[in-house]
Amino acid sequence: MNNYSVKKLSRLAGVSVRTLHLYDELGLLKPSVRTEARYRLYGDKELLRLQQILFYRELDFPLKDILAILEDPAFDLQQALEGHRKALLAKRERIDTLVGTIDKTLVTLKNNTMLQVEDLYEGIPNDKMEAYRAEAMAKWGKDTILSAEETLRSFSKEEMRDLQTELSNINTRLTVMMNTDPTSAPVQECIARRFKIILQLSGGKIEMGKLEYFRKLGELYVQDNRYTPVDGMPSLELAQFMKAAMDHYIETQGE
Amino acid sequence: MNNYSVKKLSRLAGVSVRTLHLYDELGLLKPSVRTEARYRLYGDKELLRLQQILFYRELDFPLKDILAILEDPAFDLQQALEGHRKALLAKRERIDTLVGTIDKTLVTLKNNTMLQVEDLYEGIPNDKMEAYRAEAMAKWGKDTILSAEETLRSFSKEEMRDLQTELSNINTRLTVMMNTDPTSAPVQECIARRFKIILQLSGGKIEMGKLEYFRKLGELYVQDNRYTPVDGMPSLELAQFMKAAMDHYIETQGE
DNA sequence: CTTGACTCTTACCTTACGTCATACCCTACA
DNA sequence: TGTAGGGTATGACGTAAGGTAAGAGTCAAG
Repeated sequence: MNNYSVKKLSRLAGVSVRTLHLYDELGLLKPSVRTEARYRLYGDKELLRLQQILFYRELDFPLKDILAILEDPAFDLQQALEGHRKALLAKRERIDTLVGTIDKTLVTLKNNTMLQVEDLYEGIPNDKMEAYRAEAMAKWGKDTILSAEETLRSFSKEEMRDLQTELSNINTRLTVMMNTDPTSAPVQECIARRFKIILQLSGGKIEMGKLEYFRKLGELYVQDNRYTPVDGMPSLELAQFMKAAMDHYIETQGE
Repeated sequence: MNNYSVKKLSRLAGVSVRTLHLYDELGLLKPSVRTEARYRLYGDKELLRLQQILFYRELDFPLKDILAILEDPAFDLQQALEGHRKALLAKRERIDTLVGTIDKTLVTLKNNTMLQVEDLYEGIPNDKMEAYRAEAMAKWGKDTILSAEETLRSFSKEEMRDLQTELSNINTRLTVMMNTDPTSAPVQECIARRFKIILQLSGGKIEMGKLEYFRKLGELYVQDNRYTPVDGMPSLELAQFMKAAMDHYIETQGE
């Protein structure tokens, strides 16, 4: 019969000393002997029991249940395992749902980054840049665009990044609320903030009437097939939602 | 602007009052107003923010992170989501492993129930019963079997159930250790207990030499294809493991 | 003015340990 | 024999996200 100190046993089994203290306190694994100085000493039998404990712990059983399993020889292990299995499957399903939500959010986030880029003329590959620029000038007038670009250049990199990030966050929240009522208060709140940021970025110099500019932006989202890429399915849905929300915002602002 | 009391807001959002108290304390959601009597009053803005909080909570974000997301407009949400996604996938993989282990354990548990039944002549459907009985008599002698059956009848239902349950638990643990060394102390401990129980159940009256009986049992496991059913793949593996463990037990007991 | 519903703060409980703090124990080496 | 270094024991606090409860104050209706 071997004698293991707490440290030795902890190394053997790959657990911390604290864990052994705790298991002792819980009555899950008592040392076979206590020395005069109250040192814990474990024998082979305890090592075996510890292995059992660790197996069930691996399966994410709570320590209370493990105690019941090990203490009560009449414990229905099979039923416990089946119940535990069901719980694990439910957890997995929940995780799948969460990942799905995140994926959707990420896809639209990336698409929205495109939208921002469109708004801001930033980060577009050079070869595409000129095409966007020309298109924008045709849509909103040459002077409008030149003045907006001037404003953009006046921002520091940090200001730029902060504003873009906040815009991105707002878009994410809008994405999240995509299936709710576009006229609801939370959505409109986001739309308002978005409007403010975009105006700030364009230096308040959009001449065609600010709300009109915003409306055009909404139409653009829905009409332009650049916003419904093949691998970003939710985008069209989002664009329509955004337009609806922006339209309602413009209406209520006009009053 | 509406005014919501804690209770109203909690009903609206589907959270507990305690949760609102906590969020206030954490600075996650402060009431817009405190009345003279220190009652919390929330407005529509707070309702909106609560919705945001609950969205991220749904995604299993810790409250600290949620606070960071909502407070810091420069927070990199996309990166946070991607990191979170990775963590969720890791969790899912772990769950898959756990379910796999449980499945294997359950399958062999059920097979082992068959083995026990073979040992104990209990619970076998009547039509099969006679065949098993005749086979067993041919293998171990008529007198052995008759005397074993006599012993079994002398147990009360409760004793019977307890012994079977303990046997089942031992088999489960052996299953769990299937991929380890069959001569290791933990395994041999289980084998010894198993041996004792089987002897107890047969009333100690197996005449052919108790260890010899045990050895035959081991061979039977490996040879008989009843123990390797189609839907219980690990069974053959287990049978071989059991035989190896039992062989080693018999050897070391002989010394 | 009382009753009942509501609210406040404070504080302890939960899991499975990690991380000190303080003090005691043991052994090897000078 | 003294001491340095490592092992050990106990106790207590902290973690995440609230649940539960105690004791006291508040509000509106009858």
